[in-house]
This record gives sequence, C-alpha cells and structure tokens, in this order.
Amino acid sequence: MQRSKIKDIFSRSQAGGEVLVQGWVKTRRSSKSVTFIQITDGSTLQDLQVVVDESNPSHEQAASLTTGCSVSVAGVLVDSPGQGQKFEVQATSLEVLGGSDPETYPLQKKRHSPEFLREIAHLRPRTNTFGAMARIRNSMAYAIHSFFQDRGFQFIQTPIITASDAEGAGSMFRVTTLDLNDLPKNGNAVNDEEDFFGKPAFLTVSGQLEAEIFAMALSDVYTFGPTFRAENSNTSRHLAEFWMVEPEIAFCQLDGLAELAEDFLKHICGHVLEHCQTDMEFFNKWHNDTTLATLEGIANSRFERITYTEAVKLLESSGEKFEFPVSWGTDLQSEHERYLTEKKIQKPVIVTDYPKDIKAFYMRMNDDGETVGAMDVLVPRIGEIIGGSQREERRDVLEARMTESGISHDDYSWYLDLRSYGTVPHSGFGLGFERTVQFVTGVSNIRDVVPFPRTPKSAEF
RNA sequence: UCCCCGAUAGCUCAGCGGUAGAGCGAGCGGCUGUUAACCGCUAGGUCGUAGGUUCGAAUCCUACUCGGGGAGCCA
Repeated sequence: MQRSKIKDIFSRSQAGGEVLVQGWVKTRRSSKSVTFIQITDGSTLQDLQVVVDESNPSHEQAASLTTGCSVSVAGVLVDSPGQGQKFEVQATSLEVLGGSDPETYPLQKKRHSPEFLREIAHLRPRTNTFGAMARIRNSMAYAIHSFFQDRGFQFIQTPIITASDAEGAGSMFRVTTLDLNDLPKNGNAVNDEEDFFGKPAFLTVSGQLEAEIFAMALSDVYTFGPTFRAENSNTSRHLAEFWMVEPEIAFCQLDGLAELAEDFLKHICGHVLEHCQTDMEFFNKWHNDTTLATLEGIANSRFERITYTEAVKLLESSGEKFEFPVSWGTDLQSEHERYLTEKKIQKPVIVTDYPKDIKAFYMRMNDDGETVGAMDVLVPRIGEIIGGSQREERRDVLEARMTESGISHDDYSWYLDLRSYGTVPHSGFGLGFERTVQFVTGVSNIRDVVPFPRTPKSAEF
C-alpha cells in the first residue's frame, strides 16, 4: 500500500478505505482496553489519531510507545467519534520503526522555552512551533520566487565569496586558507598573495553590486541567497548569517521601486494567509494574537509614503518623549520608527529621501544636493524590513560620492564602467528574509525563525 | 560593544545567611474512547564556573561564561 501524508488524509472529503501512515509519536494515551496515539509526519500541524484496540495483536506494543518513536501504521480511516478531529485511523497493524528512550528524549509533551529548544536544534523541528515555522518559511520562499517570476524577473546567483571589501554594509568574515599559526609575511604584514585567491577574500554582505551588473543587461533581476555580517550585534533581530532578497530593476525610479516593495510584501502576506492557514492560526494563538490581523491589514491597506523630512516634522510635533532627540540630519532611531509605524500611522510606512550623509555612496543624489533617493519600508514590531534606493547612474556624481566616502575608484572600476557604457536609471532594495518570517509569524526572536542560527559566540550544529 | 535582569531536578520555577522544594516530565501500578487524558506511589540536585566574606553561603561580594530584555550597527 502507498503511504499517505497526514495533510492529504485530512483534506479528504469523507472517511473510508485502507490507509498507510508513517510518522513520529507526539503523545500516547492508554487505558486498559484501548490506546490512542497521536502521530505527526510534518506535512501539517495537525496530528493524526491512531486507535489501537485491546483485541489488536499490536496493542501491547502500542501501549508502550513513547514520545518520539517512529511508527508505520496500516488501518481503516474512519469518522472520529471523539472531539477534536474529523478522522482517525482504526489500526489493523502497527510496526515500530525506531524507539525513543523516554528517560533521555528531551522533548516532552508540554511546552518548552525557545531558549531550551535552541539547544536541541536537531530535534526542535519535531515541535509544533518549529514545524509550523519551517512550513511557513518554505511557503514564503516559494512566494518570493513566484512574485518575481510572474513579473518576468531573472533569478541571478551572485557570489558568496567576494574580494570586494568595502560594500558599506558592515564588517565581513575573512575567508582564507592561510595557516593562522604560521602566516606568510612580507615584512611585518601578512603576504596576501600566498592566500588561496592571491588576495584577501570575504563572505558577501550583499549581492547588490553584482545584481546591478545583470540589471544593466537583463533589465529586471533578483537575488535570493545567504549573506554574512561579522557585526557584534546581540539583538533579537540580527544574525551573522541570514538570507536576503535583492531585486534590481533597470529603467525604474524611486516611486516605481516603492510600488514594487509594497506589492511584494502584500504578495508574501497574501500567499501565507492563503496557503498556511492552520500554521498561522497556531502562531496567532500561541505566539502573537495580532499577527493574523496584521497580515490581513497589510494585504488590504495602502502603505503610507512620507519623506524623511516629513517624518522628522511628524516626530518633532508628536509631543512624544523620545530617549534620543529628533533632528534633521541624524538617522531615525528604533523608537522613532516604531512610533511612526505603530502609533502615528498604524500600518507600514515607506520613508524616502534621506540625508545623503547617513546613506550609502551608491544612492542617487536628489536635485536638492542634500538628500538621496533612498527608501526604507518600516513595519510594526520589526521596524526596518526593507532598505533600498534609486542608484546613482551618473558617473561623475557617483565618483564624487565615492571620493567623499573614501571608496577606491580602482577597486570598483567595473561598477563605474556600468555608468560609462549605456547607463540607465535603476533601483533596487534588500529584504531580510528572516525578519520577514519574524514579522509574519510573530515569533519574537530571530534565532527561532532560522533552522540553525549563527550569532556572536554561537554556531552550533 | 553598552545598560538592566537571570543561571537551583530532564523542563518551568520557588527558596535569598542555618543541612534542598513544587508543578510538569520520567519509572511503577490503576483506569472500557482518550484529546499535551485522569488517579495513586517512587526515583531524581557537587544550587553555571572560579575566587572571596562568614562559625556557617543556593542565599552576600568580585570576575568570567552563557542566556533574556533594551540600545547601537543594520536586513
């Protein structure tokens, strides 16, 4: 008989017929005459109840099952007389595939703290929370690809190892094959020529600059892959290794980019609401009872658009007491972003046109000579979820900004070339995948929305 | 990296100068359909690590390690 996934069993319109189900025991409840086993196979949050009667030759074995055992059960799918489930399986045969010593198995049939589960990251996918998280993460990754594919974007694979070391997005991890206990020296300095690539190499902090290369040939492109930041950031919103989505669009200006960012977030939220209903209801019930309403709000509301200058005025006239004072020319603090998106406007806000001195060299200079065509999308709870800009396409202006920022024209001659040969207005943004999963699920710590979190002083598994 | 808080049984926590406690989990027994079942009994701890104060330290002090909340950097 062919194995049925539990998700498919529950999507049947009626009971009846033989089924073969295989999975892991969540809990078991036994009385003298009957044993109930809840099993999960990860296809859905819902457990399947298997009933083993006293008359069944496997009853003794069934009654000794413990949490974590793997089983293969054949039986008849029947309507469940009990509360709590539509169908159940009346077992005809039961085979234990793998035991699970209850004295040492760390998962119990009760709630565990996220901190404890992180220590057993090889077993936490078996929990309700982490299983639901993995399914939603999967569904969101699918939604990201389908959004861009439907719009004719090309998926570009940018390098993970890079020799560019000044992309302006934070400290980088060095990649080397040199013997750290016996470094080749050139005088007092390390001789990088002896390293694998003949020069220093690093893990990428962003695929943006390389994506721009392809946007200047294929028009609309995106990257979706791992990025690395060696910042000593210890917060619930930062990882040293995380995934980022970076579209880059030729012939597109800042307002078009804002439209795309809004459509993109709405598509992801809509997709999750449509395809992950059971898992989302679980998060809404156990983790954050506002997350479903927030997602529906996003899917159905128009994002607010304000300039940085307007945001500063709103904050100054708010009457709110902030720890950090607001003044034109300094970056918005977390508390300012939260005030705007949670209190003042109460939905996602796209803030544009920031002062040039607090933004990266590649962002396009506005006509006022003071601000650049930058764009941040702020959402409740998380703050900045998307950061992007129109790129500076004028070679002379870009060169001046690079000089100002102390960036080598020689190292980035290829980037400048794009402005010499058929330059066009273009724009792009970056979206932190894990922050988006955090936002969607309402899970408070970013370490719990990624299978194996990498943070300062922690790289287990 | 900075500020605040924490670390005691497998898990979640109480105890806060005088010989270590609970709930859950686990083990054993019971229970004719249960819903993270229920009832009874049992076992389980060098109180994060290293120093110090004291007649006596889980409890007070110092340092370190790890974790949480917030901040900075950012996605």
